[in-house]
Amino acid sequence: MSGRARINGTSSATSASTNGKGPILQRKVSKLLDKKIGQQADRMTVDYPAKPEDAAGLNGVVKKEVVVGEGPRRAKRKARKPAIKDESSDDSDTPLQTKRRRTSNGVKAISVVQSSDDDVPLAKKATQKNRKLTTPKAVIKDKKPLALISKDDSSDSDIPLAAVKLAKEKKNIAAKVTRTEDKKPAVKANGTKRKTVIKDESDSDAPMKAKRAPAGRKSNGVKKEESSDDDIPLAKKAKPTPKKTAAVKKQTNKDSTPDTKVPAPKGKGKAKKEDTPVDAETAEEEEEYKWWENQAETDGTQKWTTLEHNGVLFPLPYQPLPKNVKLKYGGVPVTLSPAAEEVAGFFGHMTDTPHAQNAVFTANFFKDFLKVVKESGGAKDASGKKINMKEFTKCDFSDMHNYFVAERDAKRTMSSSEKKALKAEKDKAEEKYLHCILDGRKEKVGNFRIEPPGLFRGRGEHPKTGMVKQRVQPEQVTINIGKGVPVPPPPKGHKWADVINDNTVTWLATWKENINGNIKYVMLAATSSLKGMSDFKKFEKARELKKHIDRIRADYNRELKAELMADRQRATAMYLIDQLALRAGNEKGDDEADTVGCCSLRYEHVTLEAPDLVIFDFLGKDSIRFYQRVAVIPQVFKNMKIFKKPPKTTGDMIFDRLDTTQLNKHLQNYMPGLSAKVFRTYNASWTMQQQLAKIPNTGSLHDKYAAYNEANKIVAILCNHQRTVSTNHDSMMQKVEEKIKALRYQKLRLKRQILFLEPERKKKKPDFFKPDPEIDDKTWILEHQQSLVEQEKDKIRKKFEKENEKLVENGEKEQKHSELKERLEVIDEMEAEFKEENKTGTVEPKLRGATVEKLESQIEKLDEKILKQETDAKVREGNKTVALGTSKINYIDPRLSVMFCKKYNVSIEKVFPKTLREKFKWALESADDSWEF
DNA sequence: CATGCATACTCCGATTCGGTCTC
DNA sequence: CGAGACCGAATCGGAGTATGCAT
Repeated sequence: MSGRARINGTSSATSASTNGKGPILQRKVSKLLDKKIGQQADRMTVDYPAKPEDAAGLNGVVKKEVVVGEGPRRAKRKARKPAIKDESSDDSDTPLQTKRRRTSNGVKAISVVQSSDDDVPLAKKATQKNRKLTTPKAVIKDKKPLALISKDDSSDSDIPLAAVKLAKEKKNIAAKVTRTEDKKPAVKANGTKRKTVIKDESDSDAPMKAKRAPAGRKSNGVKKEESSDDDIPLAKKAKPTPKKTAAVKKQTNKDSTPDTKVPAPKGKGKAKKEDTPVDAETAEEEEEYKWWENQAETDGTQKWTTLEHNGVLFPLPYQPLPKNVKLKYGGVPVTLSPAAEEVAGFFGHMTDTPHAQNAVFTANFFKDFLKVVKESGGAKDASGKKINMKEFTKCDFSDMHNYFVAERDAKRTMSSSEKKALKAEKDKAEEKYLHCILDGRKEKVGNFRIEPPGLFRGRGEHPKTGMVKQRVQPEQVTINIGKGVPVPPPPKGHKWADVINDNTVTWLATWKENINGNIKYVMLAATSSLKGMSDFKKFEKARELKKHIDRIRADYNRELKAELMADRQRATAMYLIDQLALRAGNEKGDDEADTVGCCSLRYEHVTLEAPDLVIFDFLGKDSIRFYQRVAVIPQVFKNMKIFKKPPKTTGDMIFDRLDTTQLNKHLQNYMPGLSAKVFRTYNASWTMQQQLAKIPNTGSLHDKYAAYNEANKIVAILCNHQRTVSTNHDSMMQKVEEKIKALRYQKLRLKRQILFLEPERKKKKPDFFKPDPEIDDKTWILEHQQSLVEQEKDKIRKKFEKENEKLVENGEKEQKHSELKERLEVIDEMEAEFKEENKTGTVEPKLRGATVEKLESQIEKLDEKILKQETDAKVREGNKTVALGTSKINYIDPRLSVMFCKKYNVSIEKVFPKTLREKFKWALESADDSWEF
């Protein structure tokens, strides 16, 4: 261990992983990205909750400045090639020869504490593998992956607490890190794969050299490398226990050969009956197939045996507009072919949406529109003269738009019987497509409707947004169906592109869409057994990961110091994926929106703030902004610094030696089927479990439900699931605020009534009669009183008018205006009362039988109301940008929710709406009140 | 105070685009 | 290595429900 004491200590890193440090999500700031085109840099201030256990004392709310949408992202996006060039320079392929000692940074003190284990020379380590693997595990008490959950987490491995940070802030670590790399001769040990060796300025250089011994492995290519990665054969070790463990627990009756692949029952349920346990048979003839009670081990390639369905439903053909409704060009009504008119109509529908203000959208639309116009005979004016449309800005869609709006309104105001008739008609047309018959069972089909034509609404800055999505013809549609069953007839006069019988896929029909060339499918609904089974498998896979997670974390924490750049990047990426729940981040093309995930992060997406803060700011899936300012372990910080080192600059990949394929391949070694996204499922469900465990089993149903939602919210934040705040959110919040104030004023008046009855009370209970600080504002009270007065007036007037209407209707005479005046005199009284009230601070109770007791009970009721309104408002404000649904549907193992409901005696309906109950039927029946993820 | 009714708001499900990952 | 097959995602419109108001 001589001289080998690590400065930043592996032990902290290791412990961080093994005792399950979780995503540091409480630091998360979820804020919607400003999606406007031509992003300007808007500055805004964001509140986010500080880590509760944060020892630095960042309690309450921390203000962060967030910059929205800055800089040209695409501008400097480079090919990944430059990496090669880098290699000759600094860090790449450079073995670490010399060991740099860090002498003067603040971290040193910590380093002393490093455990011996980690300081064992690498060469030796290999031989100690077993120990290495087992020891830390034994020490682990708390496997929780999430930092926020456990207090102790923060204490040990979360060394970088804010206080510490500040203390270290100005130290020269940073400078050191960047300056300390030396150029070393490149090593190209292998022909197949280029490796970059990282020099780690700080510490472990010497051991690295030793470790290079296994370099031989490199020459053997990928496979070898992976297996030797850990001298233990991971893949093998990974599953000392065969499949049995996971899903099958419940199956008592599956005595038929467990390992042989039992394909779906042949024929229609006959085969099924034979190997279906008795209890699975139900009396109903339409017996429900409980696949989760009858788990057949299939290899998964064959998805069905028989399949019957009725094909797809095409949208109605275009209905031309009335002759008087036209697009105008330069003020002149334009006559178009139906095809062109339809496209114009697409836009006409959207003139009041933000799309119409999007330059890319309009440009793409107009280009495609002109093409259609040209191909369909051009545009003419009323006299038949050609109109040559050239400028989008001269187009006036308002006639069309108004027409559509009117149409919609007409539909809305239709009588309910008409609506019903219309719906019945629609249902009838759709009926036969709703279900298919799969392996003899009726299953719901999902999206049997062919997508109608329209304008492509790409999300974010999609280069193709606004392009015309063409009408799909039967000739483009391929049908997939079982052999020997009737093929659904194509629409009259048409043919299918093809009819196939492929039982290795789950789709019933497919076509190619014209915008991106993507393939679209008609598949079964989420409630179907096919989807249900794969959903179930997904969660079982995530649970399987539980068994490997400690080892995986230990490994990547160790490999954060790997000498090979690729390994180190991979480890760092795994850290991010595990801790921050990032997506894998596949490469994307230039004809898509510029969004990234972990592997595709670029220089400009990450900012470092010594000593340990990493700021992520990028657009993820759906161009949803991911912004997080997060403290990472020292080694990760160091690595990020290295990965950002010059000559890398804006546009360059952070992980230039890593891609998702490599990453997933590596993960496969740990566990079959493991890929990056499993971590999201795992961490989400795990977090949920931890959160639910904290909920006390007391209190009202409402409280429990609220607590459940809070847990759900934490998961949603972890996964960065956002939603746009509704346009009227602010006004709604204001309304609620006013409402609460009004209630408070009511309360005040009740108290004043008490004082009227028993003035001496004020001395007895001064606290009770202290002014309510929330409405301790004379002008507000006056305004409020005024508005109450106005309301009253309005009511009286309205009532008066209504009465008159009725009188007129009945042929009688209207009441005189003087009558109204008379009635309005009450208002004068009211105003006088207010005045009196403001003067004396008491209110004469209106009701005869008013007693102090009655008033007090009314006050209590008001208090409840106020509290409810306030908590509701708080929740709404807190959830305005957080979408809970996505995690509930896709990431949180439904059995957790079922467990929660059973254990806490909450009805499942409260937690799962109908469709989810159906989708998760398997979970409803297989989890009890003590089920664990 | 219960009831009926119109309106506001919420929430749900459908939709369709955007990812991941495998072969 | 790109096509293919799925899973995951936010959004949108409408159904359903709460709310407010008059009776």
